[in-house]
Amino acid sequence: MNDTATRDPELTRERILEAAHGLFIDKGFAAVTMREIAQRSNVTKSLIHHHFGGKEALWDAVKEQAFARYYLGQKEELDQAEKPGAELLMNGVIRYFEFLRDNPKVVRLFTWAHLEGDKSCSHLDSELVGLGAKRVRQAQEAGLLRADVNPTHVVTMFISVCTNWFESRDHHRDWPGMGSDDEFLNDFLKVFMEGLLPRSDRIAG
Amino acid sequence: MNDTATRDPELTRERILEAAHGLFIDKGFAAVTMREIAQRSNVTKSLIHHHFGGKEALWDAVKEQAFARYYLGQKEELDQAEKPGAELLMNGVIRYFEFLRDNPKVVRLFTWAHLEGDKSCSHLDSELVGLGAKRVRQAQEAGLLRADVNPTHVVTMFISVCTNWFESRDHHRDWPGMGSDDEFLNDFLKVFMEGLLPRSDRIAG
DNA sequence: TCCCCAATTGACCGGCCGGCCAGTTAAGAG
DNA sequence: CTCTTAACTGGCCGGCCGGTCAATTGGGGA
Repeated sequence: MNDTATRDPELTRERILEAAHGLFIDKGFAAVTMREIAQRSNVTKSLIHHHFGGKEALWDAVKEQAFARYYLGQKEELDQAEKPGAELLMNGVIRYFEFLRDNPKVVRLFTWAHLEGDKSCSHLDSELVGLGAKRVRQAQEAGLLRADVNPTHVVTMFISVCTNWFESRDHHRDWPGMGSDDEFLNDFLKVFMEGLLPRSDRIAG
Repeated sequence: MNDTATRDPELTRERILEAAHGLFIDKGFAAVTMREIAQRSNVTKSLIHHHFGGKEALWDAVKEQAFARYYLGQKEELDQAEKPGAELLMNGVIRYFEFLRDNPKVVRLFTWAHLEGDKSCSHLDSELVGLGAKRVRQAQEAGLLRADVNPTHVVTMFISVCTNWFESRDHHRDWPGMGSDDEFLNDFLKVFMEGLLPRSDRIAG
């Protein structure tokens, strides 16, 4: 079954995970069979059981790996400490939007996980959102953003818009008058950022 | 199998549709079995095939019915002609948010349909979004909303936020600092509506 | 009244599902 | 070199899947 002459359990696990990842994200957990995963990863069905234990355990492993990668990437993004403010928030939104645009699979993974009530990633997400909200709060305290809105809500808003844009992309692509990714992001930033400015800036601007 | 002594094919179809609706929305198409649907609707499996033809056809019937109801409800909402403006838009957002809050199933249905690439509802949605965008454009032309954003994008933004809020509700409910439905909606409206005001109003406000 | 046709039933089918197990093979430690 | 251990294989199993079909039932029109 293996192409390579030598045994490489690490590589085998990797190949299984990759095949399972692709199939689960395309068709959802229930619609994928172990036989498909075995065939795509050039491995025996029994070997998948040997390495991962079962279908559910494999799905958990796939999610765990994907969530971990997502978490590390976003954490790195957030840890680039700049002085908080409107510009930082805007750049954060842009980077998040572009991250989802370049990693469409992660959106589908989260969506599947939400639909089936998975909570295994909640604590990781909590931490990221907490970090983002902290930045917003700092900007509010510095008078750079309006202070009468909940920072967590602000983060949730932009995550929602970015996520839903790519989640429903195929669906609303042909809505009448719909623009490109960049055009939509631009319009969103116009509305969102100006809606977040503090009163004084709005009067001055 | 039937509780009632008399035969009533209309009621039977209805019961099957209702049972299938609930199960498909909870677990997704692939994870539901015809036997489950038969059991929940107190009907023989064969009878489902008799009335609907097969599992896929039943799923299509479920989606069609749900989409039609959604479309009719939203159309009615939109056809209540008021003079367009910021207040109309705000009320529209509030009503849409409350509609999703009171009909959480429809959110899941759309999400499942999107994930499996269903396009059967696109044209209905197109029409609704078109109507909403038209209202926004009228408000822009009347100088009541800023004119430098795409009306379709504006509609997409608030649909995205409302949809994603209920879609991921269980997931982000325990994010640190997250408020209630109403608190989130309030904050969103603050940011969204003020971000949409035309320049003159912002200076004046 | 009876008779036709749709509604409804239960038994049945081939096929595929996830999982298991006994056996084989190779790598690496002693 | 050998022996232990884990990687890996192929075949098999019970069970459930969606779907079919012949038979039965009951309601409404002629």
